[in-house]
Amino acid sequence: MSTARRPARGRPESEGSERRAALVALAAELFAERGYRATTVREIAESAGVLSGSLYHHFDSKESIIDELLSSYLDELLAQYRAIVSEGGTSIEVLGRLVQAAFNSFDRHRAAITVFQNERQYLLNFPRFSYLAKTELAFSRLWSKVIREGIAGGELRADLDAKIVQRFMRDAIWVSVRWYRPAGRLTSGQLGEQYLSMMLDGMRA
Amino acid sequence: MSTARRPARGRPESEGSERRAALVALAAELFAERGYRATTVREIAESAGVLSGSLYHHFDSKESIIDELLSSYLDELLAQYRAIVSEGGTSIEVLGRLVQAAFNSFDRHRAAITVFQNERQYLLNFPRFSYLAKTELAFSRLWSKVIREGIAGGELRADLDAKIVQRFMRDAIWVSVRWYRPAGRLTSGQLGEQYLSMMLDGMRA
DNA sequence: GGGGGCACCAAGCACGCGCTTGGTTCGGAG
DNA sequence: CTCCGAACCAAGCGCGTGCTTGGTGCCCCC
Repeated sequence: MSTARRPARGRPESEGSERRAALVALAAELFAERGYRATTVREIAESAGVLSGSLYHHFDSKESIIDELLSSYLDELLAQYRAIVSEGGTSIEVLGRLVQAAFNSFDRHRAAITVFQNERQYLLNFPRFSYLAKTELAFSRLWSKVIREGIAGGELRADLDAKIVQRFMRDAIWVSVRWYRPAGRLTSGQLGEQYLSMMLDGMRA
Repeated sequence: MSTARRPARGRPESEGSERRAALVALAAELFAERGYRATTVREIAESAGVLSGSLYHHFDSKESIIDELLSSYLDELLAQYRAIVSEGGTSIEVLGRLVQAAFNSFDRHRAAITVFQNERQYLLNFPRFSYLAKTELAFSRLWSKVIREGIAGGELRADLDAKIVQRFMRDAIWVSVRWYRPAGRLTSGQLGEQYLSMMLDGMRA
């Protein structure tokens, strides 16, 4: 009894299967909403209409799910950043494009960004996730280089500390994913413009 | 055997006892480091040199510990904010004092702030912690009022959205607690100055 | 110098967790 | 028609968790 089945049984494809990607996306929403630790594999399975044991047909472990979520997102973003820098332009132009790229990623990757923000520190305890620190370092170096060039070239205020500026921008941008809603009053692009304007020109009249 | 005892057994005092406050502080460090969910009551007890059951002489539950940590901090900060607003001055002056008050709290309350940032969303699932949302609303209204007055009075740019500005400032300030270290290159006051300068006057030369 | 009560110990219970195991269903290739 | 393998089920194991219970050592006050 109760032999209700999923609509379609997919063809092979293995490894990078569609079903696998769909499961990662479902898990991402739950991780973002309740936190990684607070989300059980039973909940992930339930949201996919399956029993918990069935998840282990697709993934070794719960860790593998968040690993795939974070690493694929970070790889994509790093590639975008590198492309932007290699396009060239003034430091302020490059900085502007970096900011916009970050905000644009809000629409497609809101869950992944949220999970990264919230679970970063916890995951760094495990050797498996040490690559997170490496990727962060790459991000940080890329932004810092642009900022230092902007200061050296006279485009940015000379009395600013490049390291503080980089952290200031990084934090201000990424944390806004906590309250940004795609269906809200502002698109991610408009939000990026407002932020860029405040950061470059300040709030004073 | 093994009847090693703590140095001193305190006098009564109940409720707001010193021992209780010390335990909250120890737990706060662990919560900040590893996360609330990932910290076990056995770990809290161990860092205090007692067994886990002994904690229940001081607290009803693990929830009570984080509750006391957060509510006492938030109450104190809200009182400070209200005092600052009632002192008066131009909008920019008030805003500056608010920013500095926030950064000053980094030294004494780093753990509490970190825990609040990280566990806020999870805790809001429980009715017991609904007061967190109320306190946040009070903070948000207080800051927004100052910002709106600054815009209306011509001190701040007229083309800015007060709500976005308020979130921008809130996020940029609070998230910096993640990397701020009291023993670092900058005091919390110096950090506050840098941030205030960037937010008011921007980064452009 | 006896008693009250604070702070703690020692042991363990019930439960929910991540994960495992052996078996079942069913589309598609030969 | 057969058989393979992807996708899933049903059941449950072992472990770590928050918390409980009954009892003990020791300081302080009278």
